[in-house]
Amino acid sequence: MRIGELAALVGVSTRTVRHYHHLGLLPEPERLVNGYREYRLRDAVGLARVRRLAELGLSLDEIRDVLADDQGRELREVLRELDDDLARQQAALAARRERLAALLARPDLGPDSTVSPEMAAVLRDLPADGSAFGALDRELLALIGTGTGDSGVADLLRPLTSPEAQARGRAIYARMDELAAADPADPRVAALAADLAGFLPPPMAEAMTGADPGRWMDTVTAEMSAAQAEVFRLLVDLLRKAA
Amino acid sequence: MRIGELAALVGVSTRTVRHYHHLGLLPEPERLVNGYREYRLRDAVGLARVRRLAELGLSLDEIRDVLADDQGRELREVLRELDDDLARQQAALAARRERLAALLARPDLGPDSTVSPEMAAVLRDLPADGSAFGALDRELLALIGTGTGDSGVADLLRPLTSPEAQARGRAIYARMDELAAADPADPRVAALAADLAGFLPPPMAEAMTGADPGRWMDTVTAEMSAAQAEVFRLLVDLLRKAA
DNA sequence: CCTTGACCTTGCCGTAGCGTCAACGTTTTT
DNA sequence: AAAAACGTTGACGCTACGGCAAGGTCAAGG
Repeated sequence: MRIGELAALVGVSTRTVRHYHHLGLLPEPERLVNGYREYRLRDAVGLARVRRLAELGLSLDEIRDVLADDQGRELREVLRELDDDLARQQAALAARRERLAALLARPDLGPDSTVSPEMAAVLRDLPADGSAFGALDRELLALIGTGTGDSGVADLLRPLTSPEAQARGRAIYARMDELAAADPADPRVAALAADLAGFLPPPMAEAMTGADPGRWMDTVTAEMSAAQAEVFRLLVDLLRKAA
Repeated sequence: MRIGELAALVGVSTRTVRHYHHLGLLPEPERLVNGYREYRLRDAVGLARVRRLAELGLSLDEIRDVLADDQGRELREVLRELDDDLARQQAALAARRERLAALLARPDLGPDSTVSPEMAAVLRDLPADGSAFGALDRELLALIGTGTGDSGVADLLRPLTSPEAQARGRAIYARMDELAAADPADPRVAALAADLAGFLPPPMAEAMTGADPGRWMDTVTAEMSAAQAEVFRLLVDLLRKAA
């Protein structure tokens, strides 16, 4: 047999056969005078063996090991490991399909769909209409959520979704917007920081003072005006003193 | 933010961030005077978005398309296709695990385990003990099986697993072995061919004469002695005339 | 002042399992 | 005799990055 016949017999491509030679899965047969490989039946048997194992999902490296081992001990081990691996893959697949189904079940599939459904529900009830600062805040919260797994952050935010809290929040966003072009020394800055400190739910205050302070503050305040950033700094000071 | 902070914030490697830049999934931010990339919050949001989609299982190319599309229509399509794909993968995984379980359930896990359980059961009941020709025959049958899906071949062979057929088969193998060093013109050759023609189940005879004649005959007889090959040639002639 | 260490930059190789040329020689068919 | 269909080796391409090389930049410490 020449390589094409062998390949057709077992149902693979000639490239595959040569690949297996290259990896040492199949011994190189004799060559004819013209350099062609000349296969015997045992090569076909060997090739079919390799294919069986490959179709079970063993990697070609594993197959080489198994064939070298030459008797069933190692094969049994490898197959069991493989089965474990497949079980893990099944679980992962199922989880992914669940998340997908949750996504597809939602009528809104905009860019915001990139946060979890739970987070999206909470964000929807935050008052962000028309406020530049509100938009920034939402970005920020969504971001923190994706970094930490969402549900923790969503829990922190839920108290802010009540109608009364929404009204107060709207007012605070408006006052933040007013400070966009203000001086950091403006008296409204300190006033707003104080009101904000009274408005935030205690668990949220803890979260803000709990984490390492400097790093995220800098990142966040870099997006705001000087006065708005000052509000944040004062706010954290206040919360820290209260604790 | 510099690239390390961004990466840590979203939970990926800096290499990943640069990779996304390279693929156009994430816009390149401004550079500082020293050439460092300087990220803003929106970059983190964008990166988190990409990660969400990637973790759902979209390829990076698909993610780029979805982001370019910029509103949910395409996303919904893509997600549905993805779900179909995942469903197929689940089915494939389940099938593989089934085959694996069948393999692991067998106490014998030698090289022969590379044929299907059905085929193995039939082969086990073929009389191959000690006969060189019997060994060749088994190789051959197993090989044909893997090429065609096993069950068809197994059905053809099943009539040969009865105790009486086993006895007759053993005798035929023995006579084949005797011909290993004989002359192709030996009178035992024609006699064996005739007996063999009477022994084979009709469906099997059909299968042997049905397929294209020249190719597999050459391959097979190349493994035998001249006299044994002659038996095969005569056998096929007889079967063809009988049909 | 110099070093050390932690960052950053670009660029290229490696991964698994082949598919797909390329560039060329051989065999078989028309 | 030409064309089609084989064979040979060699090399690049695909995914989604990891890892390394060979440097530039920056803050802190001896």
